[in-house]
Amino acid sequence: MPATATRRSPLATAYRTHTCGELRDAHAGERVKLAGWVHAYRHQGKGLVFVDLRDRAGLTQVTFDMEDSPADVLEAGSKLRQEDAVSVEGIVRIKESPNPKLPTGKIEVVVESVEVLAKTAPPPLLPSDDDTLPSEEGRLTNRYLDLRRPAMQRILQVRHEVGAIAREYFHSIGFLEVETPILCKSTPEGALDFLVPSRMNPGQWYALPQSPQLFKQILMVAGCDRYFQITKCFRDEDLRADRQPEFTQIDLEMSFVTREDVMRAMEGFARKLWKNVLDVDVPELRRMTYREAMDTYGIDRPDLRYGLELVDVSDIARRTDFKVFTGALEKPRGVVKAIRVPGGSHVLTRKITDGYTEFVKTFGAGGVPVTKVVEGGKLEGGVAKFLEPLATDLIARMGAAPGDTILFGADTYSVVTKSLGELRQKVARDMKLLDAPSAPKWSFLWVVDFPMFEWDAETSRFFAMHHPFTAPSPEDVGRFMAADPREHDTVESIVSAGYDMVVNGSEIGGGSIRIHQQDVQKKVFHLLGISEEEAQAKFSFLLEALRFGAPPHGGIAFGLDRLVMHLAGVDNIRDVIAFPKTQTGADLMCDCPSPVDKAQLDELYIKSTFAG
RNA sequence: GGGGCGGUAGCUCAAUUGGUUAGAGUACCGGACUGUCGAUCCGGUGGUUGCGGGUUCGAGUCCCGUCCGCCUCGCCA
Repeated sequence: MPATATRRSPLATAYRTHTCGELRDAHAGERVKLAGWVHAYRHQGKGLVFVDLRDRAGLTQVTFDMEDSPADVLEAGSKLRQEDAVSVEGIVRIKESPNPKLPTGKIEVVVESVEVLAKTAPPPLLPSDDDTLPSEEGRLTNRYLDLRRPAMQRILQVRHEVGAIAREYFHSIGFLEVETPILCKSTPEGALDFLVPSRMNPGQWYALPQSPQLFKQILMVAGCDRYFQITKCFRDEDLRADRQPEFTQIDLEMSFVTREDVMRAMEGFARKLWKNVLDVDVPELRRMTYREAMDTYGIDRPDLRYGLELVDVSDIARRTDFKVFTGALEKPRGVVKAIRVPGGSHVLTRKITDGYTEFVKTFGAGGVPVTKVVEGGKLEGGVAKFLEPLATDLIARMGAAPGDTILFGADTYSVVTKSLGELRQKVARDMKLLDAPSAPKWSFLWVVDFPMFEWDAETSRFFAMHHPFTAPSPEDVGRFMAADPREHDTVESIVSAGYDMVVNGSEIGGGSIRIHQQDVQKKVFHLLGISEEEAQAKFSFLLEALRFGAPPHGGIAFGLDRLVMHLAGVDNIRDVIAFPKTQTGADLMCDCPSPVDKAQLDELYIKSTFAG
């Protein structure tokens, strides 16, 4: 082995001395071996062939030429095609004309020997072609080629780093990584379970965990003190761009803590993540109550990178003869709210605002009344004629200036909140508010003081907004213990000790302080209409555990997939998962789910009732 | 369960009002080229227009059904 001027690569193997991303001009003159895939090749005649060799780490140009490469090597080099796997050995040389686009662009490797490790079949997807990305279907079917793309390799790298940072950080502040079962008892969380039949217990079933919630609480009772795990969770619900049936949580729980302790630990984690991955400094997180978030942003996970706040104008609207407004205000919990879009009249054409009416219809609203603010404190266009006598008050309330557009929502509180909350985000995109150079890149906040219970009129009962083990906020414990389930408004006003971390309008983590006292837990079940028997049948093991000196405890779970989406700057959850499912829950590469032999079902005592 | 968009060469796309032999780029194959780096130039192979049915003299195009993918409402504490 010749002496080398530079440090041996940690990725060196029998097939390579370095990766394709690490050679620099300092390596000039060294004998090296590289292994990877042919990313691109350029023939310059019979005597000169350039090949860009790619591995996980990057690209390096390797050169076959008739003066420096043996004839048979040059011949072999000229036959290389995209995605062949090869290993080459040669001398690092400074390029005559450097390529500033590549970190390795100052050098090339002059090939003295080449080994074709594996010729490729015709690839259905070319990792070197980033401009014409194949369909989602093609990418998922040929995932091994899709993942070869440098963009995907980078995301895998980010995801790995998030996991590594999590382990390092939580270890450093005393967390124990503990594994919890994948074969579980079906628990009372809101989503549908994936079920697994038990061969040894005919007719009985395991469920895959929707989260390790109960186990981590039991670990606290068990004296674990601080538990942490990166773990898969399973929910059999319809998918979205940010939802998969199996997803990964960074899950943790802490003993002898208040809300503040958990939130401080988690902020530290977020800060470290953003610093280490993106070199972004995360400031101290502001807090917002659930009520404020819903009132002002129409959503429990507001994106604070732009304004467009919802403003209650019910009192002004009441003084109009506009039936849309007055009619809405006659409804129970009727309200009229407005969004001021600065400079909107230049961008939001009639066509666009007509589209808003269609848009809000999907959320149950009737439409979006619109007006524009013009010079002289006047309104023009849309519903202006109904508002003219009130223009001054409205403009003052909205802080509006000429050129602004005002969008209205008039209906019940929940419809206005939902529809304007969604519309606010759409308007921000249409106005390109996030593309402005002055726009903040990151918006972090905690949303706190969630209601513990929500009344569901259809089933005439309360639902736990978080889960039934969430403790009431310390300030509300008294009111909670005294609450009468028949007094809906009182029950709905009780605030929990829960907290959600929100980044750029996406919930990336949520948790709560849990109930550790039996009488409090019983009261929750009572309010939820869960009988003693039902509670015992569903989670007696947790209730049993809580009898034996349970410490005050609380925790949080971060959605790893969504974290990586933000850190990698992608808008689709499939891109941050190596082997994701389609919207119908299929894995196109494995071709599953798929039928199984009848014998396999017999062994499990299962008979399908599916007629198809 | 509902709404929307899409499926044409290995890949990405085009194809006028329903009308000639369904085209282009790229990949691949062959040729030219000694400094390229999105190489260039010349030539070539490559098609069950997702699938099934219908209307029509004639269907990639229109109609019905169906499958698949994506976005979304409901759903997902």
